[in-house]
Amino acid sequence: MQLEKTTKPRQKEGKRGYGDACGLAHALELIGERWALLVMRELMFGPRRFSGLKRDLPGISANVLAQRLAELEERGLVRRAKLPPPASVQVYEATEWGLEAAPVLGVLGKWAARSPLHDPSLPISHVSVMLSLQTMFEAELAGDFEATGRFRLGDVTYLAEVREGRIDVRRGEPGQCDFTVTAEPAQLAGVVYGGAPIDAIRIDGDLALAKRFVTLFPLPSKVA
Amino acid sequence: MQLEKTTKPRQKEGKRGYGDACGLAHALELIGERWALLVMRELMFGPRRFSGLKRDLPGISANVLAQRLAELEERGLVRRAKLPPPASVQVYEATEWGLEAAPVLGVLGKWAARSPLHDPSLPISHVSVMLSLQTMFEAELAGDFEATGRFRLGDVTYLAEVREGRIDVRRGEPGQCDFTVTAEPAQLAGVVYGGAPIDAIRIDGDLALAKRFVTLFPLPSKVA
DNA sequence: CCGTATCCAATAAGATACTG
DNA sequence: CAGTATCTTATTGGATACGG
Repeated sequence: MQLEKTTKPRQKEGKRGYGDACGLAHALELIGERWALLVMRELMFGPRRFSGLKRDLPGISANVLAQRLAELEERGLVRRAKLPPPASVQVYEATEWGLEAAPVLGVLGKWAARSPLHDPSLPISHVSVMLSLQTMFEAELAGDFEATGRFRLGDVTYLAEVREGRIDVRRGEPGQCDFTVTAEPAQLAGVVYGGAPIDAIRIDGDLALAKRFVTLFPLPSKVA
Repeated sequence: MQLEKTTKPRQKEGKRGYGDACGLAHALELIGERWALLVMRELMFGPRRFSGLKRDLPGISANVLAQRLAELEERGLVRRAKLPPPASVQVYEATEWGLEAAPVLGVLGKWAARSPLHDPSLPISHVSVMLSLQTMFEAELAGDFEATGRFRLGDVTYLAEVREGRIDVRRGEPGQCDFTVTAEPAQLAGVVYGGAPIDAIRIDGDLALAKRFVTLFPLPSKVA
């Protein structure tokens, strides 16, 4: 008799969902694919171009990035936009709801920080570092400390403002700031999280404030 | 000339990591594979057997479940244990660190609850429903309301205790309780989240407390 | 019954080349 | 630069079959 295995009926043709009403399962259908959350991470501080995303996501291939962006767009997490002239380039930006995924990134990252398998020597993007400042900031360590720092990481500038026990991190130039850090993302991470001496990064402005600033982001103890 | 494509050097042979020092990327390497977080979900209220996991994860195949459990075990999130005699069966349980992933599940689920694509008609496990109560509980709606409910979902019994603006959900029999709900997980979800009438589920004990109880878990508004 | 191991077909991911 | 096309490899799911 002939083999008919190729004609087997499949209950869910074409889709590979979890078939589970749990919100968690649905979340994984939205952003559970490989690279999806890292793409969202790169969009958290504002619109990005395709090539920038590709550069900062080490090892992603163009077709996978294009597919992820298309999926995230059709799910309502990402939107294509055109930057106003004279730039007029196409960019990808997170929608409102997409930006609401920020706590997800924070909780995941914070949880993983306790992992004994974590390798901090790998490359890291400027978005990752600045987002980690937002995530790992500890209000109790800050007390009533106040400072505004400017961070020149490669060709992107961020602004981090500590005030009233909160931190606000965003892209752009501050109107004024107490100090300016100029470094590669990995160097900054080394100083804040790796115990590297602060002169591993260039600091202009109020060095004392900067020294205090970098102590506000404690790493949790490793689990093993 | 001969094709030598199969001998291409691959920079990360055998592993498919993200090559990214970001904590988020590492989190995804730990629990980013398909099914991994859903397996963790099923372990959040205590040890489970292989067959129970397979039953409550709709559509997972035995080999994938076995592989996920093995990976989670070697990463320190899951541990094999043997239930004490007379049961003496092997179970899987979350480690301390694995249990610390609970907030991750909560944040993800809560975020996804705003999705317009969510289909609540799919099957749902008892763990999912009880975990969602923990997640979606709104302290402000509770005020100083106090109640202890027993939930018989299939062959598993849970206990949910609302007190001092907090909720505690766990497996087991309560010493005493105000009401007992007997239902399938989907029916309970329908009453709590779907606006189904409360008589869709069986309630013994204090009906008034139970009616109030099921109002403490508001769904966020859909995003589109 | 409790898993494990193995095979196979379908998909997703990765590498690379190429086009407007 | 911004993707698409194509091809290769890896992972997944489904169906058994197997050992305790």
